[in-house]
Amino acid sequence: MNSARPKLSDVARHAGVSVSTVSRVLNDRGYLSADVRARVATAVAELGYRPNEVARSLLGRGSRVVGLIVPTVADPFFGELAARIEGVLDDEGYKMLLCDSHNNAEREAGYLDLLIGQQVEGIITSTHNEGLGIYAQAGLPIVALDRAIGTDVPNVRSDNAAGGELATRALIAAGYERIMHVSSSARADDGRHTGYRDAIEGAGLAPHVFAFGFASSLEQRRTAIHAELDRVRPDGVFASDDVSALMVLDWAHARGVAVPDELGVVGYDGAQLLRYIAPHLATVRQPIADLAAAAVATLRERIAGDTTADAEAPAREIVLPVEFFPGSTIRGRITPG
Amino acid sequence: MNSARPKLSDVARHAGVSVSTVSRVLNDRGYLSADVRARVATAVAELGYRPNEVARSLLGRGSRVVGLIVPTVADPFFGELAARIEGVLDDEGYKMLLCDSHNNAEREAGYLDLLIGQQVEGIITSTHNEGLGIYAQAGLPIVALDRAIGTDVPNVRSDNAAGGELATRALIAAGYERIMHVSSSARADDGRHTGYRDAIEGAGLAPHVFAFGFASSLEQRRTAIHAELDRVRPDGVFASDDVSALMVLDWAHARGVAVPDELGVVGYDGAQLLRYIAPHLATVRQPIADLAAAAVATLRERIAGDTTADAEAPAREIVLPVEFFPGSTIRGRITPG
DNA sequence: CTGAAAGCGCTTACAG
DNA sequence: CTGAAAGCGCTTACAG
Repeated sequence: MNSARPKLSDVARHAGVSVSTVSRVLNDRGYLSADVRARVATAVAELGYRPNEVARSLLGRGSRVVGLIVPTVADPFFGELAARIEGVLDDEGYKMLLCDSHNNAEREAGYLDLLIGQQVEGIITSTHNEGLGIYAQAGLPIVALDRAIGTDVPNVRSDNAAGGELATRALIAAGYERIMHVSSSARADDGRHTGYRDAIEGAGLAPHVFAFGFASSLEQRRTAIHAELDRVRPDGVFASDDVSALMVLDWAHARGVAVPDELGVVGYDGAQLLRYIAPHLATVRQPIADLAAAAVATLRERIAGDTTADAEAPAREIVLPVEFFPGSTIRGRITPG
Repeated sequence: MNSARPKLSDVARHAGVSVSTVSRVLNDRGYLSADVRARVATAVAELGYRPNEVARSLLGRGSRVVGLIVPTVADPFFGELAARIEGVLDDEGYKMLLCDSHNNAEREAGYLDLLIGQQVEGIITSTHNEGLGIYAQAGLPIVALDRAIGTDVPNVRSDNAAGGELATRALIAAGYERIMHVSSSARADDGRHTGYRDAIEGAGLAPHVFAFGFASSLEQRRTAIHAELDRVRPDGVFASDDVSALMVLDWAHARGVAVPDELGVVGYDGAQLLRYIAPHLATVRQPIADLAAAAVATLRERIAGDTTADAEAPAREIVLPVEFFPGSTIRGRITPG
């Protein structure tokens, strides 16, 4: 029940040495007599002393904190991504400040400010609010994850174009013909979108893209998707994420549309959790662990390179391969490729 | 491309005033001439200055950071919980340092150390590693979430006992008789467990609890649950979380067991995401937003009370009511209660 | 209304 | 091998 947390000077007094000596013992710097080492160790233990990392980081050793901005952690993909990134960072002695932007550009800008104020050493952002030039002026190592946010920011993502094509081709090969793309992104240059379009047009079919928009709540999203399905009545759907794909399945169930006979569905993401919760869903699996590792590695490069001229190097793009998982929401035994 | 981040003294020089004055302008303290105010504002803008919050917090104003420890953020319940807590904290001007213990006691102890070193003002922990006396000695405001971790730590949770009873009673009322409880917790005093047992014994049925253990991976968990189901062949299952409940449904599907005719299944948690992803699942819904709000409110009380004698007050327990959602994984149209 | 000085908890040369 | 002093970026009394 010691009211105030003990500080370095308390330990010094307790051990009968100077603060410099305690600091040196704690950091194992220079030559220390075994006696002093022991006395300090005892004092630290008796007082329950823990160094103030905040004060330490003021001395220029770096805060060892990294910020992560995601659109929402309560999504299987981003949840797993956040967990993985946190794991990799922890292995390397970094902490992670998690920011959930709720897909709100204003919140996101606020978080950026906050992270800078907190002296994070770098930021990994997986936001989808486009055109956030704010990142460019942050003067901080940044890595974009999942989607590109600008030409001067290194980008780590899965091969969205290949994934979109893989998913759409699988639907085509299974004989579906009125294949719709349900997407969170309205951008025509979105990789999953272009992959879909290429495959559809390559097969001489007519593309139909429905973008529900990122900012919507789950409820709004379901309502929008169901309404569009009622209107369009496709026989195949490629959704840009698994949650949306499952909403499509829910629609089919509610309308009595048989899956996969009357409707084929393919999602995207392939988070671990869904493999257990919805093992039947055909999907394009992103290599989430690899994405996390690559994002952290890229960020650390940037952090290390910050002092060198290399910081001006052109933004890198790291594109990781995806894998198609057939599931049972499309007909037949498709081996794409 | 200014290499170093500008500091207070840079702003002062640029504006032609002292650092004290800049600080006063930034914090809006004392009387400032309009002229000085303007000059400082200009300098701040031109230099792109952002205060170093870390240095600020060294001055005893509090770090305004709170730590959250969860067993895994890649679970719908904890993901949503983390997102909600982050939202509430953000509204109150707090940041959140997220720690994913991966259900590992060692990692958890490491995180506790880390959070203390980072000068967090308090910790919300939703870990399930029992007997972590380490929290008692942290000398920091702590709030336990979801499950109790000790008598001297305030605890916020849903009414697990009532929830367990509600779920089990619903299964009994629907006519199931060999009802098993699948649980992550091996503790006999676990609320969901006791609720189950009370209901089962009240109906003159035989209880059977299968605890798969918290630390297991999703894969191990599914394997364990499936094996136990193969062995026991129950006609009803109350699972202590929705993910496990969905694994039970997956087993039924794989074995050709008809749900809800031959097997009734009820889960627990009721995260938003699952309402959309698995809308058919009968479950006990926790008030996740309320849990988050209560946890933050309790923590803030503790933080505020730290300077008063009130810090010694007995640990509070806040138990929030749950709600049964019937779904279609149990027979009939049950209205429990 | 504004500035000089001390100090937050620590580390790092620099002397001894 | 150990200690005294300066300093990290900021704020806060205290003078003027």
